[in-house]
Amino acid sequence: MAWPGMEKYQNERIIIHLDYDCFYASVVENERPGLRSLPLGIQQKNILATCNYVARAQGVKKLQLVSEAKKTCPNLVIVNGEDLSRFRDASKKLWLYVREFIWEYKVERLGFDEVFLDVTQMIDFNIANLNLADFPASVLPTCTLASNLACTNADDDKLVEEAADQGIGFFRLSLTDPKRGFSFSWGKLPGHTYPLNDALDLRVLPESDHSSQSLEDDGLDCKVHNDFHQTKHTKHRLHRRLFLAAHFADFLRNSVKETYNYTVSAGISTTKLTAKLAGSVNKPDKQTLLIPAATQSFLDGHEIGKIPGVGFKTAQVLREELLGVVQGGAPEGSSVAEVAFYDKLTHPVTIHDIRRKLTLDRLSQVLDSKEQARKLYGWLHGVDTTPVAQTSLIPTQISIEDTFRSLKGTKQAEQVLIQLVTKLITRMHIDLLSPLPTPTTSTPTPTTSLQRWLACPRTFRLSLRPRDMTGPYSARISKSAPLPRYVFARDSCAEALAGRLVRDVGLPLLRKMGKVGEGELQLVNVAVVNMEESKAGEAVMAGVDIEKVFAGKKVTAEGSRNKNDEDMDWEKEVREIERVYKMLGEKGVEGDHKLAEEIDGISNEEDTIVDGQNLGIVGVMKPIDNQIEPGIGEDLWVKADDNGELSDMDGNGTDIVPAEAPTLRPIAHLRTKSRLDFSELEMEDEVGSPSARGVVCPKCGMGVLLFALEAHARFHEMERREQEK
DNA sequence: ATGGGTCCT
DNA sequence: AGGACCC
Repeated sequence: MAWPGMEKYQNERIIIHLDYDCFYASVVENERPGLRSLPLGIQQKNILATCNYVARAQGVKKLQLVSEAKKTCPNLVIVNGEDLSRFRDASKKLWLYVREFIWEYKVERLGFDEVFLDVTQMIDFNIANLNLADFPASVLPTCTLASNLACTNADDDKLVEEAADQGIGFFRLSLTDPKRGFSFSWGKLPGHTYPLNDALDLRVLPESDHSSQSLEDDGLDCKVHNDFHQTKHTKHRLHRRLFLAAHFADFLRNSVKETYNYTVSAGISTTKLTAKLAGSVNKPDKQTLLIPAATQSFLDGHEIGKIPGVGFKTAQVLREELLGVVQGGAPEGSSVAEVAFYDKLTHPVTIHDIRRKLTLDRLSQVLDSKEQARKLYGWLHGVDTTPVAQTSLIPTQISIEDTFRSLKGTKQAEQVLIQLVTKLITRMHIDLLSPLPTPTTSTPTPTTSLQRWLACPRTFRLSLRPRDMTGPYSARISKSAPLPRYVFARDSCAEALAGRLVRDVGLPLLRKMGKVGEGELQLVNVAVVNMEESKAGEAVMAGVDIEKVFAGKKVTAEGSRNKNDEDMDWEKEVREIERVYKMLGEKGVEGDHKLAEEIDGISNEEDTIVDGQNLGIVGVMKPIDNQIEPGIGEDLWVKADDNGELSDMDGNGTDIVPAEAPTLRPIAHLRTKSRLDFSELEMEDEVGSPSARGVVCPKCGMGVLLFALEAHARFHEMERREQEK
């Protein structure tokens, strides 16, 4: 073997790839089973993101223009799928379900509809534990392939052979509980194989196609598949393991189908690469086991860009390296992307072509890094050591975006930002808060129990795509800023927090992007990134009761003291902010006015308003140079004591809170009223400093920030209707 | 294209 | 901050 440990990766891992069939369509069908028998398309803007198989049978394609799809299939049922919430929820539900079966949670999510499973340990445990006593009396295997896979003549295969003769096997799902598992038939290999079962005789499988070049010193050995099968023993052992894996995949697919009503396609092989490619051979609701000896010829038939990891750019570079710069049929003046598209159609290049004609050295020259070349060279030969990563319960980013024909002007952008950020905050609650304790009859849950933040994103990011930017992928411009802490106030409404975040961070970032920010926009994306996992997050990951962590019980062995302390500080901080918010909220607008009066030197009721309950409490500040009292229309920061009494920060009315620390304090936000009267306030330029834009409602005299005008109007409308009754 | 995601540089 | 990749 060419490198230490390669044999292990090549020969010992067993990987299953699952792919939920036309996932978005299936989610909608499960919500509305009546749609199952109808042609169904999921629309995002002008295109169909996907469609069900009924629609495909009528000629509808994925990513087709809606207008075209309607032409080919006039009775197509179309459901809008621009909001991904339901798909994300379903995806997470299925992932968590599958995850529980897999030892060490070796389950990696790819997008919403795919998972990789490393089932090596589960398979090897079951191979080692096949026990004659577990099996009932005999049914002889009837399937040639299965008996080939299952039975061998190798010395230590006696147990397996005998077990196989019994016909029924039991696959254990638990290391400790021998009763947990499922039965399977030794006589039948579930699903499909590549190559086809009928054509398959493992004893006379052709040798892999060797390339003529020397591979001895490459660090790789393309003969690995053959070398591996040199001995009958190892060959049959691998086949038996894959055979078991096929049964396990079948079990998982059936379980998902029975439990949640989703059909799943699966690939079974020894690497992520081959498992995934194998899975797409037979779809939907089917599975495919790639027979190891056929790996090279299987790969050889694929176009180069079909390798996961070889994207648009790399594929084009390789195509050009092989064929020279071609312009197969692309019209004059086509973009690079268009040329690539035509090249792909007119000059398909397969793995076989690349493998035969490009050496590792050549690849190294043409690709970005030696590492990339090495990886690709491995992939061409079926070598893929990429481990299955455990996907964390906590996402590394949360982002929301929307696209437009053309979006112009700061006003429009602000509206869009508020919409997007409102959704973003809602998603933070769904994805980053601990699940509510499940109420049980035995242990009644305390009403005081609060959801905890499992992770805290430190950064807010705004990304834009200007109208006439080109490029196949991103073509985005982005700017980031620290995410203020007040967005973690759990009982404030998302809309209120969104208004603040847009005002304090979103709009300043937009302005910071200069001309792009003010020009025509095609896409606006907001995201929170830089997740910092909390103690609670780790506990949840480890399956520990998080209340114990915070009760000070010892959970982890060592080295976690600092982290724990930081978490407690973080918890305290957020709770302080929430306490003040709630206090002011409970007292309502009237109370707010009264509270305002209590503050020395500010104003009377006429002059001062407080951002009250419906709008939440503003969590930003504006320091005023050497000014003791806030000016008209300015912000003042106050603190609350344990009784809910407000005072300015140092108790003598002279305190100016430093700009760096505002969100760390228990604060309320007051703003003098006079200048607000139907006139807009000026906006500040610096990120993080407030820019208030609001009007005073003529009905109730309350200060209303622009973003909340609509909601405020609805509030009065509701009041009016109540009175009419 | 759409509305998301990942990791690397 | 952007780029490449994935669905």
